[in-house]
Amino acid sequence: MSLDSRKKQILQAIIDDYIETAEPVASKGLVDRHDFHVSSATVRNEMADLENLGYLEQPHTSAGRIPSDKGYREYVDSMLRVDDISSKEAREISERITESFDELTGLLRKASSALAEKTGYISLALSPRLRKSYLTQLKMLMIEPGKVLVVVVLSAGVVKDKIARVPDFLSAEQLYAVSNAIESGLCGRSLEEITLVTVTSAVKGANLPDILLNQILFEAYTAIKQADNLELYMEGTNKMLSYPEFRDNDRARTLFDTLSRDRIIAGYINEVSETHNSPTYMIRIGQEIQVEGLQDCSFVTTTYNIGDKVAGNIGVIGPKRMDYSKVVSQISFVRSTINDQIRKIKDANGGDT
Amino acid sequence: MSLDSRKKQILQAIIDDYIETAEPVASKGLVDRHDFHVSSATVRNEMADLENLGYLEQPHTSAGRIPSDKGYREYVDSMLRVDDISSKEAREISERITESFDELTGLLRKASSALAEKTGYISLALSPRLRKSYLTQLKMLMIEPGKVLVVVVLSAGVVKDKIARVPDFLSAEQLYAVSNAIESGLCGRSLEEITLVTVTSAVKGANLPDILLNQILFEAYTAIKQADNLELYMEGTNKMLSYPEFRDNDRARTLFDTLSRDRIIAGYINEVSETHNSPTYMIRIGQEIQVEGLQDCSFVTTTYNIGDKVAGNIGVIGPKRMDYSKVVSQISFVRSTINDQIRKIKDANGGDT
DNA sequence: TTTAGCACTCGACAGACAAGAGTGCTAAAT
DNA sequence: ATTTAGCACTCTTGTCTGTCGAGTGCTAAA
Repeated sequence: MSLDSRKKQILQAIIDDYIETAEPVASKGLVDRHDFHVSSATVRNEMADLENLGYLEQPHTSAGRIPSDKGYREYVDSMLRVDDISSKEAREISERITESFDELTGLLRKASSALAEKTGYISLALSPRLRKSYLTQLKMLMIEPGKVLVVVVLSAGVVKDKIARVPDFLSAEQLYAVSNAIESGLCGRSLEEITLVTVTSAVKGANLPDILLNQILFEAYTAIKQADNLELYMEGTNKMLSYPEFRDNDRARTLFDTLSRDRIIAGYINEVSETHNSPTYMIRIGQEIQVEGLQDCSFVTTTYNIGDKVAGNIGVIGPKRMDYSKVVSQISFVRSTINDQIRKIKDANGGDT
Repeated sequence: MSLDSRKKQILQAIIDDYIETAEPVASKGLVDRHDFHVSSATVRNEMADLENLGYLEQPHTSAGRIPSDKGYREYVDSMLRVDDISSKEAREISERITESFDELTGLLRKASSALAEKTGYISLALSPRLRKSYLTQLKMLMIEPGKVLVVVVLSAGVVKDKIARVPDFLSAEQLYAVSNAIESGLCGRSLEEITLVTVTSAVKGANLPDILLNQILFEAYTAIKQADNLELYMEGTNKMLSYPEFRDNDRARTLFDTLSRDRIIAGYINEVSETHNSPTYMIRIGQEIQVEGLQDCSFVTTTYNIGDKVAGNIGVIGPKRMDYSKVVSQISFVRSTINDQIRKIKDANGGDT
């Protein structure tokens, strides 16, 4: 069932050309540009075969061929040559990313923007999933009567906070007592274990009126829970309008409408990255993408780690004829730069995800 | 120089029609739809006059007329009728916005998204400018050796924080001492007064080695300064593709390219809102907008307050033929909802901007 | 198995033409 | 003096036509 080597070679050449020009590729032009040692007629026969096998499509009878989803799939699976990126580009990317010292959010933002700029496509960065990471600190800081800052520190080295309301008459000492109780009761518990019940049982025996306690507990709980909120950073959408496949207004509209629903995109990436566990990169092409409205696109995604656990994703959305080889090498580089940088942020302070 | 009442009436009718249809308005259709008690020929003469005066333009000889920038300007200045929004819409908007309890960022995000959805155009929300607000608290919380959370609380009720690096051997007690010293030295100073020098002089006499001190001071300084970072929330850009003026790919591209440069947009709004001090709303039309690439658009912006001072802006970008009356009423409502909500967040705890 | 050659298909493009919308102008009516 | 009916003129839009060229598929020869 696998293609013979000449068919492979021709398919590869067609896809290479199509990626570059976005025009249907014709037999004559193909032999002109690449030197197969056969004539255009032979290539034509091969192309007819490739079409019958489902690797190519013909927009209309007398046009050249364009790759089908299956064609691209074959291309990325068995003939993708991934080079290292140039050292100049590597330097530029890593300069941009390492600008952000301490903060994960900033890091992801920078990475996303570097990726968008360097690839020329849409970049994505998804904040880490922290359900498996555990609580290491929980502090509450009285800002003014009735208003406290709840600070949540997780094993992943991530710090989140939230302003919360409490009754005015709660004193700083009372707050301190409760927050210590919660902290010691929950330290070491993973986010997914923590429920309102767990939180409540953590402070058994604190001597505060229940109503007061409940409110604080609830605030602590929401602060902890919101640490796991999925956030999506997206950049470079504007670039898509210059690709011929999205010149057409209707196409562009469905694309942008879909992209504006970022909960859906985030959810999809999340889901895909959980089922598919390749360590390096992952490619989804056209119809393979289970998101209504992205069937003219391809996804390239990869993961980044916190500690030794997979934590979140970065990715690129582009037209199906994106330059896979370039994108894969760039995204791989960004991935490893992010990982390095996260390691630096965490320092050598141990604690895995 | 001012228009006689019939000309005004005609201009208004033309703009109303054009806002609805996006098609050049012809004399015949105009008298059909509105009952002026004159014939189309008379209207034609008036339209010719209006064109000579610069209020209308003609795409080509035998087409109807479309409003010029000057026409729109006249329209919004002297014949805009702003109704209150329906109570149903008011309820929907305020429900969405008041969802976010305590946090300004969330509030602005929600407001922006409600605005985008209800207007059908692009919504903007700009984080508050806090240069005039003063520091009320500065806390440093040791998260782990070498890593502290710097929390900055401003008079405006805004809380910002930042993770900072310090040398590993700094003890919690030392940190506490320094942060107290900085806090008491800077409390009551406005952000614009605070410089690295001010910060340094705030801790004269603390007995810590200089190198150590300098690093902490620098972190405190950057944490304070970044509280004033301008952030722009933008939503609804995808909707623009469905308006006929941006069907054309080139137009759409310049628009999206411009919108992707959000520092520029933010800066412009900021600048305009400082020069122009109307209390309610502000409209900029087409060529009046000093941002390359937005000349096919109009801006409607307004301000929101923290305490009794103007703090930031919200706004809408749409095609020049946007429904000004609807947008103005909606944005005004959002403005007052935001103001109410900010008042609630600040509570009755005094302290002006 | 490859290739040259040729007939055939189809889209892209330009030109011609008709239809329709809208204007500007003029001359008559109010 | 203002309004209006009427008409010629302009310009866009859509349709239809024919031509050109690119590209294929097939056949027959190498």
